[in-house]
Amino acid sequence: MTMYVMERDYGEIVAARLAEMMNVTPATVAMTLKRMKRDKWIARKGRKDIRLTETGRTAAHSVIRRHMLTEWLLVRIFKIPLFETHDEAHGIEHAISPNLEKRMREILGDPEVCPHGNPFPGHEDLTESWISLPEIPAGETVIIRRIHEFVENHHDLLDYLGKNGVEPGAQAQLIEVLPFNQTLTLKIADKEVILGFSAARYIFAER
Amino acid sequence: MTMYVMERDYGEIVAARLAEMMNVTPATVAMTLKRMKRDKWIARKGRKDIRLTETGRTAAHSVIRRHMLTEWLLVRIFKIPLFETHDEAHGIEHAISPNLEKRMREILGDPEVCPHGNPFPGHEDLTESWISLPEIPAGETVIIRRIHEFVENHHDLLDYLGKNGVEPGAQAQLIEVLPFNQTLTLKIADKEVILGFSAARYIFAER
DNA sequence: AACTTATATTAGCATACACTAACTTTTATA
DNA sequence: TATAAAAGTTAGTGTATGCTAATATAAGTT
Repeated sequence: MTMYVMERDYGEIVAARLAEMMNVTPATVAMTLKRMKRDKWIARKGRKDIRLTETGRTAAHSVIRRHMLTEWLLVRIFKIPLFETHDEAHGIEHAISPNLEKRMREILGDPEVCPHGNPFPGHEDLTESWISLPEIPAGETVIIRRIHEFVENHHDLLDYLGKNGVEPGAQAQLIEVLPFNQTLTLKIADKEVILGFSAARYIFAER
Repeated sequence: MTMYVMERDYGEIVAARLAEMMNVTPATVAMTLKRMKRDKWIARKGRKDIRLTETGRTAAHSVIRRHMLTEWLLVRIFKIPLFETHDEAHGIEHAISPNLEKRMREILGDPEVCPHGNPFPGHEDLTESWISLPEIPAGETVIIRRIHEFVENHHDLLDYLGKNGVEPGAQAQLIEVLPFNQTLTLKIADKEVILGFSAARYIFAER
């Protein structure tokens, strides 16, 4: 799953990044990649150029769909706070059968983005027009649309975003953008929030 | 979980039974029990007398509650057929946080028995008056109340029960009870079903 | 009591998945 | 280009789970 997102939005898969994101050592990643290659989930030419095989990509899509459907389940049925759903869904997604996935899609209304606004595999086009916050000129009023997968692992940040109302659907005004300081200021529901670029880069809005 | 049910309804825990029910070899069970003892989930005097510790029992209760809540989720929200829920719930139950469990209980109405009629830990009294089918005299009309955990692993049997409407809530008339043949005949919704005692023993009804 | 069957354990092996430590190979930069 | 930094690999360990095969211990039956 991490590999899929990485390939989608990064263009390439870098083992060292995987290690960081998954909180394991590079050695562990190396061994795991070896197994994955053996089992034909990935292919690679040299030591770089890791690519998902068709099989691997299909499997990744499947896991991601289940993850996102589970997030919707948690948000819609169980009213779990948006920024807790990622972690809660993490374990559940692997235990969902194809049959159950189908039922979930039916009951949850066949969504095309997850509750954080990330696209279901095959619906990437929906999110293309959304712009990452640092690229938006100061003064504009926008609607937050997406909190990228890359930040879903950063618990502190998610907390901060949650407490300050930075979530899909929120209307936000860009008060200030300070590239030299790598920060920007948003106003959401009359409250001002300061975001560093490193985080803001992964938050997208619609103008 | 299997150990909990076994202790509850069998009185003792026999490693060989565990091995059968969980489809692993006795050797695997022995090693696992050794680890569980080391980690204080169970205690045992000699090679027999396996008992759950308080810690172990608490953990078992927790897993069982999550399993049953998940079954209700599948039945109520996703309309998964009753006899498929056990398997589907199997993996999911282990990925549910205490917090989510609480929400599930709230949303699903704090049930006291699972969809198959087995009691939540602490509510065993509810099921005490229900009688296993072979003990009911021929001629009586009863309401099916419970399909015991012990049969939830037997896929063929569950299928058979499902196809013939043998499920909690169904009204059934005992047409015939043949102890010498170890079979009995039920009439449910004008259809007759023959059950062997080995299965019927684990189906309970209210007179 | 002797024999058989059921139960339980040990030993030896394999795989997945983690880690640390010690390299090697790239890549980037002074 | 030489050196430093980043990325990747290998080797050696350890634990959880599985397995088979051999053995030991109980329990039941003749």
